[in-house]
Amino acid sequence: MNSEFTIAVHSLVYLAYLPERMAPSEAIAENVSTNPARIRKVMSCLKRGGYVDTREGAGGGYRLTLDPAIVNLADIYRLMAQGSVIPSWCSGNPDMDCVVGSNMQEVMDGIFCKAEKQLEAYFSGITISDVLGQIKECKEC
Amino acid sequence: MNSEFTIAVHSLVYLAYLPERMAPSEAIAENVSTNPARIRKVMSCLKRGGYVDTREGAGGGYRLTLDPAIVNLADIYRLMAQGSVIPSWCSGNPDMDCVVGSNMQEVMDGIFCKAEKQLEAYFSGITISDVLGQIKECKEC
DNA sequence: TTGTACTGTAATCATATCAGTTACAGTTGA
DNA sequence: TCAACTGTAACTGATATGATTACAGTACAA
Repeated sequence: MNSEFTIAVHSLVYLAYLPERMAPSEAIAENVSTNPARIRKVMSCLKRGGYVDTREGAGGGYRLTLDPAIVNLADIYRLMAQGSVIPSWCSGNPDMDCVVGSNMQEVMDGIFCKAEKQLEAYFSGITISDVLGQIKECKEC
Repeated sequence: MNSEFTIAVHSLVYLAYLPERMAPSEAIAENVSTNPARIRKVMSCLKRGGYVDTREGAGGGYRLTLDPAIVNLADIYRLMAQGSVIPSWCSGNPDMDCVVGSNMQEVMDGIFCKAEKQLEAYFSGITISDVLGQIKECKEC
């Protein structure tokens, strides 16, 4: 799995946690434990997806635009890490004589695509609010 | 996803397809479209898992030991690629003051572990025979 | 018993991907 | 107009991936 997915989720949860729902890349980077440039790259995607707004200039940063209760992890997964389940390497070769060697790519592709769908379905049941809720539960332990 | 998983599945399907259910690494490598050393490495794992036997010496190779109808992809996944869903990179830091930053690792870990379970559950519904069956269907198209 | 055909495994190399870092142009609000 | 931001690209080092080569060990067949 792509780590940018984790960063995106973490950033959104962090923004949802803040009273003003707004923070500059440096504050987010510190919370996520990475560098501001990486955060800005991830947030650019989230902005294109409509999940956050940006305000440049002093006192600016990234602001959550949507209700954390309606944004689910499948949305973020599709945006940041779609296809993570499917391996880049393909076995077999369609031009081969053997039935197995020539059709394996297609069959495995079908299997992995369904796996991907399953994963998305699972992620669609978890919202940013849910993640924040789980974090608050940790606090009490 | 680890490509060794794909190689393992392909190899088992190929063996199941052959009347003698046996082939040397070179024949498998050709069918999979990779080199024999890589096949031998994967087959070593499958041997340790009890899925294949080896016979060294002339006329030897790898032989399927189990009924392809009872070997499912979850077995192979656990053997070859367990943990593929979980990213190697972790966000946040448990020593942090912020509730979000300090607990994100644990929460995301829980989410990814469940995702992994889901994936295994999906794979457990597909056997080597099923894959071979799908390949034979391709033939007819 | 000897040679051949295999497995098992490690070493090496080239390439790709990943994450961190630095830099700088562009933008905006005080 | 200046300071604080974003957006993006270039560069670096680390790690992962897959191909290739090599060679010791093993078993079967002649």
